[in-house]
Amino acid sequence: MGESKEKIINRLISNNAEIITATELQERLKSESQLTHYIGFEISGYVHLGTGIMSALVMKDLTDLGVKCTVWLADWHSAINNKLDGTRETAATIGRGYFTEAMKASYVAVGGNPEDIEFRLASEWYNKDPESYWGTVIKVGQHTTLARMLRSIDITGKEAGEDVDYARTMYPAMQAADVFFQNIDIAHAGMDQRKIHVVVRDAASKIAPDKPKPIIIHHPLLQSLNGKNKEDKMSKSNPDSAIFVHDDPKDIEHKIKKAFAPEKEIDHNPILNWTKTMLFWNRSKPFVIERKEEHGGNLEFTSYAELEKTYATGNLHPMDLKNTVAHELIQLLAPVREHMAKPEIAAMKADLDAVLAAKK
RNA sequence: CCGGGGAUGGCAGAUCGGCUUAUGCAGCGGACUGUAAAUCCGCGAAGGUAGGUUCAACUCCUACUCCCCGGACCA
Repeated sequence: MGESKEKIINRLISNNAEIITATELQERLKSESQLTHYIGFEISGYVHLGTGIMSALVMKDLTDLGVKCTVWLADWHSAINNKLDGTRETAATIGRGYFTEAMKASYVAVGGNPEDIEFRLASEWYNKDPESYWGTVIKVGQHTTLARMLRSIDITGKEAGEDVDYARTMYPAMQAADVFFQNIDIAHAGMDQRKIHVVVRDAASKIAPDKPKPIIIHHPLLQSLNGKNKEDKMSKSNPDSAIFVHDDPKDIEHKIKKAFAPEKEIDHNPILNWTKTMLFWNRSKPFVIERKEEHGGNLEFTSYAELEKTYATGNLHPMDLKNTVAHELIQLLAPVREHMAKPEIAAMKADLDAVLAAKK
């Protein structure tokens, strides 16, 4: 790897939606001891690009900076939010199975070595020291107001209009406690987890006053392929809004073809948004648009800004961009498809297929 | 536990003892765009469960299940 640490740090700062705070990250990376990272996931279904690729891009960069990265399989949380069949056992099984394999393969897709990532099952960790964990949950609760917790719930799985059972109100305190319990230096998630992570920062001075506050990294969320608003994000529950890491080439082509992509529009344009967020994350080779002579011939871009500018003028047609993006994604995800094709891995996905089918 | 209300397509939401169970959104197909969206045309799709009344029940009655609202009990 020829990249300098400085270059990687700068990339993390500019590509992520936010880092709280970038200065703290820079400073603490200079320390002797290895920093610990974690990103937590509910086990709720197939892994899409936002989960698989976006978090892998961040983890790859952090790993290259010497950070120890961990993926937290939040089985308790999944059960609280009634994901899959609503049981912790199923969340644990799928988490250890399909989900872990899909995440490892995604990490390979972005050029990483999956051996570098540790996968932890939440319930197993709690059982190592229940007294400490559940005590921390209560402690977080004591240092945060109810209103604050309630505000962070609607971003942890509650859908509009859905009834909220009481257990859900415990979710944010658990999520915050996860950070302290594992002694995490860098808590990472998508931008949708912002509210709870700010609670973590605020509670930190009370829970662990002698330690520096956890650093927060939020990667950008990918726009939904068919969303009516630019704020609509890729979602598992709307398969046409998302591409799953294991999708085969024809699924990818189909979904990209159906995607919303107005000409010259750069603001609400998922295809452009994905290009910027994923395909240009750490791009070293030029982005080549192949098109027929009648449409102007091939185009080459070495920066996203350049591509965006051309698109805005109308000199890059959505269809040509779509073709290229589909092609790039198919290539990017090749390692995932390859991994998922192994019989034992395919069987894990079949387990998840069955759980999801039973839910309908 | 008591009282009240409710259960209709994927979702929302009307109507009616027999006649196509509307309508909106979503979905699907087509037209139009060098993509998609928008627009237009077309299509598929429903009555919690078990009984009963009736020539006929989604519609009336009973029970059950589940949900919502209020109250009680407890503290």
